[in-house]
Amino acid sequence: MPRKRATIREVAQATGLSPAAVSYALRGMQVSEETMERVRAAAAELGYEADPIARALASGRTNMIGLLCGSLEDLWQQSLAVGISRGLREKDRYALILDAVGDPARERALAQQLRDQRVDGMIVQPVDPAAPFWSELCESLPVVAIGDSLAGTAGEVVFDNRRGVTLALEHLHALGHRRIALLTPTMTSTPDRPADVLVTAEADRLGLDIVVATAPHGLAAATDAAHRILDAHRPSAVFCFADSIAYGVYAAAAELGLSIPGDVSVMGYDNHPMSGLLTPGLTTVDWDIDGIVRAAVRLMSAAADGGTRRRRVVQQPTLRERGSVGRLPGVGGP
Amino acid sequence: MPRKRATIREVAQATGLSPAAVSYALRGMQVSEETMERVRAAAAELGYEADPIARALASGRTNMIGLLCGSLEDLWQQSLAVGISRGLREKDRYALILDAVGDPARERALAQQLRDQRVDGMIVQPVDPAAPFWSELCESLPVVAIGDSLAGTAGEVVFDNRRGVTLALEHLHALGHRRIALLTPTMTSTPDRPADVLVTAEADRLGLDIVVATAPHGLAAATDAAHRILDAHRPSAVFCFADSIAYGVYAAAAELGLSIPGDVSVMGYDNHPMSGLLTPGLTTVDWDIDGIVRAAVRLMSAAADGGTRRRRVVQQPTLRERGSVGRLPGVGGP
DNA sequence: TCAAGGTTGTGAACCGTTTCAGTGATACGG
DNA sequence: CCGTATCACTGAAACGGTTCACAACCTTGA
Repeated sequence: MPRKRATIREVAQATGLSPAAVSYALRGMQVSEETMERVRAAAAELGYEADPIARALASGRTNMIGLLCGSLEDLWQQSLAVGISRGLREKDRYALILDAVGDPARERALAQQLRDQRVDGMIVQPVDPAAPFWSELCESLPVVAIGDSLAGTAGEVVFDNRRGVTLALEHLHALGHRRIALLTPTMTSTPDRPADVLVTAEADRLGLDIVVATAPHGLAAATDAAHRILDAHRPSAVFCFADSIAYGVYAAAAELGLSIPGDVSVMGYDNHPMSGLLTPGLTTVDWDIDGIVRAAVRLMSAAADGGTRRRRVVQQPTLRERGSVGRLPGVGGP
Repeated sequence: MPRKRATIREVAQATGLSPAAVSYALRGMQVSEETMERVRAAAAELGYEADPIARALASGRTNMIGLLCGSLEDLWQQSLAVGISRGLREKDRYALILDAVGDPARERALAQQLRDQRVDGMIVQPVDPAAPFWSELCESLPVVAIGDSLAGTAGEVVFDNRRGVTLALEHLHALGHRRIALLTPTMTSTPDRPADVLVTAEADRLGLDIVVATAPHGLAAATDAAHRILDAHRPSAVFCFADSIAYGVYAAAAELGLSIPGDVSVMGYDNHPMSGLLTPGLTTVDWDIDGIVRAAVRLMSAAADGGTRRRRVVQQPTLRERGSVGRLPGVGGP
């Protein structure tokens, strides 16, 4: 039977000190070297370990960071979450991982709940960056935003999506594609995602014909969506705004008997590790996931420790050419 | 500036009741219907929401469930973690997801830390099921084990690995494979994983020649390991004890210019959604991940709510044939 | 009419820390 | 030798709920 844990009072009793002194000693403040040693010894002896709950109540700090993901159906976001969780653990913090499943309403509710849980800070991939509650939230605790810019955040790891889109579209254009379908992740209620806007703008510049559709992240659902758009529009290329959606295009193409890149080219976005294993390999816009993880963890740690200087890290993409985008006949090649 | 939250005392004052009455009312105990309504109204009015930390300190319950994963490099385990986290959220609990990265020592430390965090229960995929600390742990809080049996757990979702291995090996055997490499996930310090034992036993029965090696879960690392074993032993088939390791075999085969299943067959284990997208599709032993998630969440909820009846759920696998296992020449076909 | 029993509600202790204001003691500068 | 800093430590008040023991009131049945 695991007996009751020792309390700070017992340690105080054992050392002949006050609980306050013990509390200070264990955190290395305001006490003599000798007392500290004595307290440490007694604590070890009694197997004392401060209760995180009581500590949280008294100090207002929990050592937890909320991680609010846009949609964990997305394998890339899964990797991100795992990486961040691991990074935080190395800094002796816990990640409370929550999934907004692409729904702004749920995002709002979960953010609320995380705040109620008294997390020391939040790392978010906003589903609806324009939502007004963010600015309030940022006032009550440090927030680090990933992907989208948020007013009042302590830190931001933003993607140069403009550049990413240009990279992708110019590549498609150079290989002769003109009729392109854009498949962006479904968001329950935010109509013009930056992706749509950026892509259509850039498409205009390049003289491309773009048809826009959305797809959920899950493989089965993405496959359905891809199936529909391939059927309806027969684009020469599909630009997926997440690799996990591109996977759905692969599946749909197989169902329809279309070859990639022979009948349809596929361009991804984010470069999940699995993308290199497909046949053909997925040509995609690569974002350095390790860099993002490191930046997010660093910014969050700094902010949670009080170093409130607002910082912004901009990630630059590169094009990772593999085999899924082909040259269209009728265009002079090398 | 977000003003301070309302406390239970303010609600008490507003309703003219004692804090105790309010506490009871909000949890629907021991008070008249009318009072309850009055309290609810006042709480809504003041925007009162009980502080989870204070509640945890007083009641000893945190609403958090620790989720201790074996290794989150494994995509399948990622899916599992995401699913469980979501399932718990639906029951108004939070999952604290931690990753033992296949290391028993770390597993022990993390389990300890989770207990210190006062989680209401733990769901674990034990890296080292034989470790003695499990039984102690099970005495101090409800534990649900996934995959391996653990002494004293409140619940278990175990896999009939014997059946899974038989399914895989008999399939390989039937198609003429005799010289088989087994690739199991690396565990830092537990030498004979059930997998090894089961597989060698079953292999003996079938008269198969098995060479055993381990591989880490990460794609790059798994690829290296696969590369080595393919190079050294030229098996006719590789049986990977996790799909994520099979992915490494695909990568290694590509590097070596070996075709699947022409030059080497690959058998997976767990059936991650991506496995169907590879070329050829990965033939694998399918475990119903949704069923596992549901069972784990159900058992944990029951245990955490006090229904301590020990329960054991056994999962049965099925063979998911795709294209990665081929018939060896010299064996009569259908 | 009275004892027994069932509802509602109350006061106060408690959960285990942190932190604030303050108390002696010691050191130091003048 | 005195006033003032500094140091090491203490007492008590938070922090914001839950829960236990008990009181007041209302029924009920004999």
